[in-house]
Amino acid sequence: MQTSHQPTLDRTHRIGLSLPPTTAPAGQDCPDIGALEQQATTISVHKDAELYAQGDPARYCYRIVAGCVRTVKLMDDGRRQINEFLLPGDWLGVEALAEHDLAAEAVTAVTVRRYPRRALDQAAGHDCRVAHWLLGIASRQLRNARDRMVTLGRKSASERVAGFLLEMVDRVPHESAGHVPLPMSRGDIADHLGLTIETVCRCLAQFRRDGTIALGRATFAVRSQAALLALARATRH
Amino acid sequence: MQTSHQPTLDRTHRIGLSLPPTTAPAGQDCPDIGALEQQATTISVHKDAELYAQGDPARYCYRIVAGCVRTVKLMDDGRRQINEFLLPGDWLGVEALAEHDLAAEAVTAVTVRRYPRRALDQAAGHDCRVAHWLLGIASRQLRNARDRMVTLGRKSASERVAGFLLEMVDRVPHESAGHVPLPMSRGDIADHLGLTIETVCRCLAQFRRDGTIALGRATFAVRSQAALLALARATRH
DNA sequence: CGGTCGGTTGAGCTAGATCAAATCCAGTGG
DNA sequence: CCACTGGATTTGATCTAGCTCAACCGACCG
Repeated sequence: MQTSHQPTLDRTHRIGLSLPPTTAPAGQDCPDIGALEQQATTISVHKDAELYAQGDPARYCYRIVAGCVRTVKLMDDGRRQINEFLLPGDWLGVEALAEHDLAAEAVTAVTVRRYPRRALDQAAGHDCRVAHWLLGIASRQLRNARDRMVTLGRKSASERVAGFLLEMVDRVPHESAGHVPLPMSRGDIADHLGLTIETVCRCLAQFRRDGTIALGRATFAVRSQAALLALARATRH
Repeated sequence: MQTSHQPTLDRTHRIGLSLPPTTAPAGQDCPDIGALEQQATTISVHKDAELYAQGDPARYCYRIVAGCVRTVKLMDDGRRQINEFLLPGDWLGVEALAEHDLAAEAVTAVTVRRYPRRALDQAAGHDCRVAHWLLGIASRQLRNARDRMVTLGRKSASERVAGFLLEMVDRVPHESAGHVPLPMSRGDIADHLGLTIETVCRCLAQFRRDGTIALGRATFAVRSQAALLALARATRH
């Protein structure tokens, strides 16, 4: 991982949503967003730069405006687990305790809106709706984490990859012709799914040969939703 | 840190230990617990009985008083992932959305204190401290879940088992002579760690042969803390 | 005392890891 | 515009950690 760049502060105030529509299901807006916005800053981060490191004091939290962010845990010997990929509309670092227990890195060039956690805590302290909203974010993250634990603990490689593709279909706004962008590298996908790069490649290649998906370099398209759903066996109910 | 901690008998107020995060916020009770207690019921559950099922509407949440509870996700074909084991003092179901996304089952005979979630939601609605306390519980669960994802995605079988034993050492009050009870079956441990029963057995047997642990039928004792720590490689920082 | 149910141990088997070798672009410089 | 270069991706060949299948053991129980 390159430590090449510091996050570059960028004050350009983006007024309109010059963005693709946010399909991210991260939840409703913060009830008291108006007051918070005054203390927020818009920041641009280069590809592969770090928003924050494992163990950094959690002074800020972030909302992704554009681009893709990964949250990462490292073991001493370099083994890596990517907790999740965050997309426009998603919140990041809201649920942290005193320190961030994950690093956050830019998968692509990224624009985020940065909020002081102190302000958010204060808002939560006198407006229960804000506190409730925060709890909602944390609860959804927890639900996702639990689903991912089934994936990591009990699913086969092709189930993992198929499930991942379906998740991307739902989360990433499609390009024309049903093509879904896949901004992260094979290595990132592997470290997210608990596999190796080669296994991810082989699964994707297999799906392509079977006519289940079409595969571009950094995009894919679902050819047979049914086949993909069958590959990614769901948890009960 | 030695293995010869004095047995902590006050289970509901264990203070946070350095190693593994527990679900219960170490000593922090719900700020408004008094009012809630009036709406709570004490319930006994038989071994292997269900407190609630996957998909049940989340009408209640629980605090474990005695015994051990597992939270479980099932796949259609019967594969099982145990999310966590809950011990006295831990809260259960607090972070649920409308429905429980995990089943909860009694590992041993269990006594729980049951609270109506509606009452808790109301309390959270007019007392921000309660909302904040709930957020704390969810945040700690999230941190645990993330650590477990590294375990499931990237650790070897013996690392998983060694880490599990160390977690138990810190969470379960010791019996005399440093013996730690292991209330759950090998199958439960396997489904928690993403392994098979046989692999769990073999790892434990190996540790015993190496003199790292002593092994009873439903207990174990750490013989070499250092060896066990070395086996369970930690995540960085 | 026989039966059942966890747990343990042994003997292969295999999904996925590892090692190695193309191949494919994207970006660079001429 | 084109050749060149370096990293990412793909594919192939082999290896192995952990799974599966099967036998056995020992505690508990009616």
